[in-house]
Amino acid sequence: MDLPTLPELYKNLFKAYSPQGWWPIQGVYEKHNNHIRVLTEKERFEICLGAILTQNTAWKNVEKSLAALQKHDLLDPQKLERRDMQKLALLIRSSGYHNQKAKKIRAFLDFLKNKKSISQPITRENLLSVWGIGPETADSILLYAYHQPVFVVDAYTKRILGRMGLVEKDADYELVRSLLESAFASKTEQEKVKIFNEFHALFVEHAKQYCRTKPLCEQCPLNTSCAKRI
DNA sequence: CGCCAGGTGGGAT
DNA sequence: ATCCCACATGGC
Repeated sequence: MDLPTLPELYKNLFKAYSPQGWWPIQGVYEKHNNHIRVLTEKERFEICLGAILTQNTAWKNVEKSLAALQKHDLLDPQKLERRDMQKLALLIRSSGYHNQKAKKIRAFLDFLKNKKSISQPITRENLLSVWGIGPETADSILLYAYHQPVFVVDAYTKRILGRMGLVEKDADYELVRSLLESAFASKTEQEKVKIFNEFHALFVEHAKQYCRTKPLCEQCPLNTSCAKRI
């Protein structure tokens, strides 16, 4: 059993699964002249909301909430701001933790408004200062909405790398992130954005198909390069 | 039915 | 620093 390097793992996953094309909102990541197009403000905002709503929640449930917000023409910070928290919570009910998440969205709206008035750029640091936005949500927003080269580490990433034997099972977020980012340090910023986007999506797909809570190691495409530390 | 889902903040130790 | 828990709906 030989453990792969992270670029090799990326290649192996890429071969095992077809390109995923995230963020999973219709049309966002379709190619334009072989590179991703600039997103509209509305698309960016929708991705930010999705990043908050999907915290510890299946994406399927988030889609319903986003559809409800779209239907009420609320995929816009100024319009959403005028809803009180109770009404907002009701609209996003399907995402679970809806009262908490309504509060988080409210905090994010305050952040956007405040940022505009002092025209601060979006950085990891100032995102992390928002109540309800932790490392994964911040990095999802930076990578998927703002195309900044940060790796989004999630429970699946840690599960897969932990089981394979590439990191300790209880490795913390920042360690795993720096490991993954260092592995592609020689790439250009734009290449990193593409790789980090796709790699994260492949981790999710692999975790759903084989590296589940109860893993299906027998049929797993990475079977021969895994320590199987379940 | 039970388990799990692309986490985070708060409080106790 | 590090554990433990509340937060909640929907799909399988």
